[in-house]
Amino acid sequence: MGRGRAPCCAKVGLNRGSWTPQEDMRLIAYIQKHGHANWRALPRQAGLLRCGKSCRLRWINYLRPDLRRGNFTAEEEATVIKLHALLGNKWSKIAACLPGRTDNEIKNVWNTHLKKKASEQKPGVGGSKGEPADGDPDTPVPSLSSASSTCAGGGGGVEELLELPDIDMDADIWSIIDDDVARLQQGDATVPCTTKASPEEEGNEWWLADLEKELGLWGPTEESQPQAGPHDQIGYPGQDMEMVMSSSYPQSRSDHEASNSE
DNA sequence: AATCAAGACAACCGCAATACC
DNA sequence: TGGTATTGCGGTTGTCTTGAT
Repeated sequence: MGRGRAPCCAKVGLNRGSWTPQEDMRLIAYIQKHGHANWRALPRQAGLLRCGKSCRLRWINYLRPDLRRGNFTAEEEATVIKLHALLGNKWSKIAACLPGRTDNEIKNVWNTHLKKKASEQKPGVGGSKGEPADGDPDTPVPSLSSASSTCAGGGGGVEELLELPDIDMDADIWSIIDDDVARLQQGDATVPCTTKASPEEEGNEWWLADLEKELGLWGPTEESQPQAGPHDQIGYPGQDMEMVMSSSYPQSRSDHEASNSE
């Protein structure tokens, strides 16, 4: 158990820090088309200068189309507080009970304001680090009495959320990726996401070029993009994609929150 | 108008668990 | 059966935004 941890992010030559719209675009397009059977091989096959771990995190937490963005509703907050009292810092289990919310998001929300709110409501309970207040009579969890099994058990829960919904991507993107895969299969008989990645990395050059040209983001690498920050507005080909991307790149925090408030 | 502090969010790190060979 | 590769999870940190002074 737990042996042979992959070097992953320690690799040199990989991008780190915030994701650019181009990177997001590439990741979304690739996953929508080919899935994510192998996170480790995915970035190479998608032409991303990221480690698989980073790609997975980005997809799970921000790019998944079925994510809910915006402020937590009062009901969601109450659920988080209740579940945290029951489960402690089991963010993934709590997230399994909140469709469209991620463990990272819940964790952030908890650490920023729900912890305070919970401690205000129950001075003796909230705020304890990972200490579930199980058995606390003041913490009834009526519909979640067996949260871990009710919400995530039976093969449901998060797994259902991870199913890829249909997102209308611009056909050009698919053609680019299809073409890419075809070339890969011809070249080294490597099928993306289903086999071990081939060591040939130079094949990404034209892939990157094609996609970036197609997206109007032409540049040899992301480094050549002059600080294409998260707030840059880029024309995304599909409306649904635009929705996904805009949700990932709010123009400002207040705009983001205002646009999602209910 | 400029500066500072606090809050909020996104991303990274490292460990653990599981799957595969 | 043991070792390795990969994925998942939780904690932590870095950066940006906003509000106060």
